[in-house]
Amino acid sequence: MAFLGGRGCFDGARARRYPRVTVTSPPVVRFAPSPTGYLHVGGAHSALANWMFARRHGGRFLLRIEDTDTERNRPDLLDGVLDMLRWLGLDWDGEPVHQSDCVGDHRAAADALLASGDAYWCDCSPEQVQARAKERGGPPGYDGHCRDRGLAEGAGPLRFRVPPGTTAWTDLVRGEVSFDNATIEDFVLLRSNGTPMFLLANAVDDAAMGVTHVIRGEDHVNGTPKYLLILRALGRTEPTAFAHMPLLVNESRKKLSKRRDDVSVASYRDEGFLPEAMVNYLSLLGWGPPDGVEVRPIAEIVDLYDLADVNPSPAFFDRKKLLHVNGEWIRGLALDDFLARARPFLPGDDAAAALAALGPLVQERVRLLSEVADMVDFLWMDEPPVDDAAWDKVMVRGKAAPEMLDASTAELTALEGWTADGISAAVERAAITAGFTKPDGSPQMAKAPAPVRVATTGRSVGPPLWESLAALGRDRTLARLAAARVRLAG
RNA sequence: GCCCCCGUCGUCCAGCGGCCCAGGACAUCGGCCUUUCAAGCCGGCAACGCGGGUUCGAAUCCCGUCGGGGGUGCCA
Repeated sequence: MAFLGGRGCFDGARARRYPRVTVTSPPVVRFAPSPTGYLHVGGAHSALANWMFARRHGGRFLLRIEDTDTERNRPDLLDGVLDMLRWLGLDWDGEPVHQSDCVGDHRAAADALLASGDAYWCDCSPEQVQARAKERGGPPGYDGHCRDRGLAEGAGPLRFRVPPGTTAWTDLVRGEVSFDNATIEDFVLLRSNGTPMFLLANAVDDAAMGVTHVIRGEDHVNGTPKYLLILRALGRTEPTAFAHMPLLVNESRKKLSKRRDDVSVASYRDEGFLPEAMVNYLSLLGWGPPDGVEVRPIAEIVDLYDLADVNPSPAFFDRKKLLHVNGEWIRGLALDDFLARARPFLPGDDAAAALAALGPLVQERVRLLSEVADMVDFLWMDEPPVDDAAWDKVMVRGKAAPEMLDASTAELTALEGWTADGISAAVERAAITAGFTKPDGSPQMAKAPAPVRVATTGRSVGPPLWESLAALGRDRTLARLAAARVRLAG
């Protein structure tokens, strides 16, 4: 059978949780997305596992586009997926294989199975199958009705004749998994219209592509015995290794769903998550580095990551921790790199210049690139928005706001030069004038600058004030202090 | 219903028979630092689902039980 190729190369060795994964010849793995237009974080998780495995063992990471039954083979939808893989840095080897180009192989495999007696034609409609199951009272599913009827190709589907016995494999992350074949119904290989079903196409394509290790989500465990049965019936003798990764779940421990969860990798990118952080965090779901150092380059993780160490239980996709990891990565960026990456999240050159003026001070205060704009908007906007809560708290209910604004205006007007240090000293003097003093007469700087900050930036939090005002300039600083004073009086 | 998988702090991991009255990280709480906010540092709270075994000794092995999830399409 020409379409069956590839070589097996899984060897168990060294007791660990399960045999540590060793590879004796270059492995071939694949990620098989459907062209849905977006990459799901769960998909990214298993794509990453495949990619890391290939890179770690010097193998090949292939892509196969499962586009057989999808509405249309729309290139734009595929691009959405490929773009995200590129963004994450998961580069694949060779050109992606389109499953739709392989239907000939699928048919050939079906023919072979029919010829060997491992498949047979059926003429039961789904309704009939269902009706009989209901009547039987037992489990739903096909009952083998047409097994021995010797039907010729007709209006019905081609079914696989599941043999008696058990089907088992040693899963790289789960250990021994076995199924009693009696619990597996005679599943459909070819639809009534002659098109191949996922299971057949999947198994045949993997064999044709020489896939040695199938690494995918746990939701595929149940399909594995069928996959194995098909390949065995087709005479493939090379063993395929399997690794079923833990599912990514939401707060209610349910598989992440497009409907109710944020699952699109693109949406995380658009929020300002760094691809390095994304991939770093994803690697931490189901696995942990032996030395406990969680935030680190993916290259290091590739060297440390072993499928035998993957925890098989479902993992909660924790946005809070992702944010933390992202913050670490942002702070670790070189300044120029940080500015460049933040640029797309800023509205224009003025904003970019504003960010550049306070670069490092902003960099260590954001966890998302999308947060930078709000931190420097007071620098490039003529009239930055005033946070009502901040105004109310500091200006209205806070103490001595008018006095502080007046004193600051006087000190800053008289200030020689316009530097952060000078501004700092000026505001300290203003604090004393305005009555913000500690028992020992020193200025109470924890509170005093608040009115100045709200007046000039519109917010109660932000980058350090002295540097902010230095960047703002004397004229604009004084103008805003005056405007705030007017608003306060009014 | 049937099949399969899973079960250590709220969460993600460590733990592979004694080093564990369980360790790290995130979150959370408190403190320090401090011009706000972050960052950083210090400290606190917090878990082996339950029941039986095996063993001198079990979070670690076995059985059961309970709980959770996944799969049960002529979708992929």
